[in-house]
Amino acid sequence: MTRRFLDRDALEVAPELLNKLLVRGPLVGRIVEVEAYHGGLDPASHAFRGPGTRNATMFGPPGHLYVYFTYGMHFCANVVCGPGGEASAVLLRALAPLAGVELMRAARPAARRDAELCAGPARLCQAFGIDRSLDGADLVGKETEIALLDDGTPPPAAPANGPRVGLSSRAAEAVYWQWRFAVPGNPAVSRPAPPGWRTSHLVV
DNA sequence: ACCGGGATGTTCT
DNA sequence: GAACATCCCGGTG
Repeated sequence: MTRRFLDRDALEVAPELLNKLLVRGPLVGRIVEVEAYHGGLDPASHAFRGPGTRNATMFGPPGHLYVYFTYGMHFCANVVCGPGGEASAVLLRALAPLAGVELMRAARPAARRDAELCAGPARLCQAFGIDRSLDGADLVGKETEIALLDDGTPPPAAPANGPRVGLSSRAAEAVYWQWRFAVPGNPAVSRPAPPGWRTSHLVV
């Protein structure tokens, strides 16, 4: 996975990140659900009100991991996209576990099925041990602690898409922007399709 | 199955 | 003080 691939607006990158791999040591997951967050024009984005201490990574170069802490106990992870300085990013919402499943089970005893191990933005961080210390980590360099890889599996030709999850009314109309993308029918997607969720019958 | 509440700390108003 | 890109558990049907 190259920095150039990520150096585009998150809305463009997001559906193409589907079916790519997140790798950390023995842990491997296939990305099956993401959300795009714009830099300046998206009231739901952490970048909307400009750079600060929490979101500094978003304003850095593309290809790094933006990790934030929320609800007093959870971490969520984003892939910083481009163009550089605009602070767009893609939230990783769900992965299908591919390797290191035993370790993930140990990290997430609450998961009842393997498909639940990484089915949610905070759950996948638990499974992969992602915390504040990985904020800013390079995903595309050599010998990185955590990496984004392409195993040749193409993204779905017709990704499912619908509104983003968990946005308050403060985000107003952004609540309705259809910026969540998923691999259609994958059991590891974080939640069932809400009304307004579009799934093409042209499933790959 | 679906729903409601509590946990818990950082950031912003 | 309130909000928060969430999750888990225990209630009820």
